[in-house]
Amino acid sequence: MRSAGTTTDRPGNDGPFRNECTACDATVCRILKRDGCSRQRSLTRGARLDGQGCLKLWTVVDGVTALCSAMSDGRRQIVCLSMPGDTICPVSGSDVWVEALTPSTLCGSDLGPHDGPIERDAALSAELFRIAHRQVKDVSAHLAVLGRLDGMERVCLFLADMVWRMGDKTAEGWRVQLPLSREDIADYLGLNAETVSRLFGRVKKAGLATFVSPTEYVVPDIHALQGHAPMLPPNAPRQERPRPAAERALHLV
Amino acid sequence: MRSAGTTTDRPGNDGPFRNECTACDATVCRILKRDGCSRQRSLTRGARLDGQGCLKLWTVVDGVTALCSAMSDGRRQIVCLSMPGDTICPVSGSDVWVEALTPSTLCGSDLGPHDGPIERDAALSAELFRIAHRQVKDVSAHLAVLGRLDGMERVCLFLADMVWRMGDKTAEGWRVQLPLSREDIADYLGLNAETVSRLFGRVKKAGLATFVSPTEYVVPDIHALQGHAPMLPPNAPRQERPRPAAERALHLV
DNA sequence: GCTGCCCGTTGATCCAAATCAATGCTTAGA
DNA sequence: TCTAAGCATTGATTTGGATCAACGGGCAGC
Repeated sequence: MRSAGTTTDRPGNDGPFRNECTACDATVCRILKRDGCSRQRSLTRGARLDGQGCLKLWTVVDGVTALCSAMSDGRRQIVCLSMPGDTICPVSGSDVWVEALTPSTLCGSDLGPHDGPIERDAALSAELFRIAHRQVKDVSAHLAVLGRLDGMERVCLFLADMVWRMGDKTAEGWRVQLPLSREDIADYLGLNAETVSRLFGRVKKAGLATFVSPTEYVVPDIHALQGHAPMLPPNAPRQERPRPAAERALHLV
Repeated sequence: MRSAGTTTDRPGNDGPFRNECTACDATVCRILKRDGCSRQRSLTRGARLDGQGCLKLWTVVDGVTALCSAMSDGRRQIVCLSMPGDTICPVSGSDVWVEALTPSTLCGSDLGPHDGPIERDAALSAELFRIAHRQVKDVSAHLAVLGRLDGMERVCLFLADMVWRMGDKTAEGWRVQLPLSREDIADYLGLNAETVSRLFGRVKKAGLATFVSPTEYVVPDIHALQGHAPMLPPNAPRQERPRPAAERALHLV
């Protein structure tokens, strides 16, 4: 198992909720900063933030993090991946934590007591609802992947989704630098590391992607890759169909 | 495939949001009723409510419903099960719907436009956040089940969880009337119907439960059943550990 | 430079669950 | 009453992914 990593507050932080985060411009952070209750954290690879204490939301400023869950016998499952700009709504409990997959910086937001900002401030709680609702959507989609797709479908969907999230357009196609190890990918996709490696081999052999290195690949035809899964990658741009104005305004879709 | 079922508004309902639901006392419903925007629906087994239109929340008044998701080739995955009192926060889209697994009654809540109640009313949006956050928790736990547990573990966890949700205490143990077919259970657990049937046979042979009929079983020792899975059933009563008052007040755990 | 560790890959084998198929039970309807 | 449809069970067989094992490359630390 990988070594544990470290977590450090930014210099000058002498206690919780004292120093405000300046790098993050997430809506929830902007709202909370009016009350001075956001702070920044740096994590080395493998470091964890558990759900205990009062901090309940984390916004990724830099790096890639995972919301993880563990069984009593040590099996790990990655619930979702979060990238800069994403706000994570973790569930507290000793078997759930936020883990840095690369060196990361996060901005922690304290929701405060029940009769505090969350209940008084409609803009804040509306934003919290949007964040949680978005996460329901993402986790539900991933649940369907784990419940119903086979290995090849999972891997193709994953590689395509990473293209939409972090791909760079080049002359040969979309280029992606994978921020996860094979074991991380396996824990995300409900497979094991050897199987992921073998499936990447099949993807390569099928001409769906070329691997510049174990962690960098190029996708010549994103639609061919997507075509190997029976659903669209969650982060693929949807072709907008007309829908009610109320729905659009709520950002619920 | 099972026949489709029907959906009917209650007598006297001549349009959306006209007749108020009187049977439901969910918090979100009580809040919304101040604006007169809740209504009741009856569904026969198999009937669906899709995520289109303005209705965004459903509270189960009676029956058992499932939040379902489908692949382009017809594979189905049940994301979560909802029972009376549960409020579902579905994601709109043609590949996601709410389906009645038994004849059901639901109370639909319209969140209204962005500048409507949701943004003005802090109590409403705080309640919406609580509902969505609860659902993140439930779906995340189920995701870990699909990603990391084998068939026997999934089935034991499921049977134990049903005990906590709908079991009746009797002299011989906990008695449960299953509201789902083998196929429904399979679609919930990421298995197929034959495998579920075989695993129920193993549960029976191991003395963990006795089957009065295909849909009714008795669990003599709930802890023995739970012991076959590496995590607690999501609905098992947790032994409360002391935690910060703010956290307790927020109902986030 | 050497050594050891971590990581990724590949091979051999095993096993759990899917698939294909047949049968019986229950219930609804002609 | 007879028939047909849906559901659950059970058996035979296949297969996808896990497991166990070996090997090689890159890199940090001595």
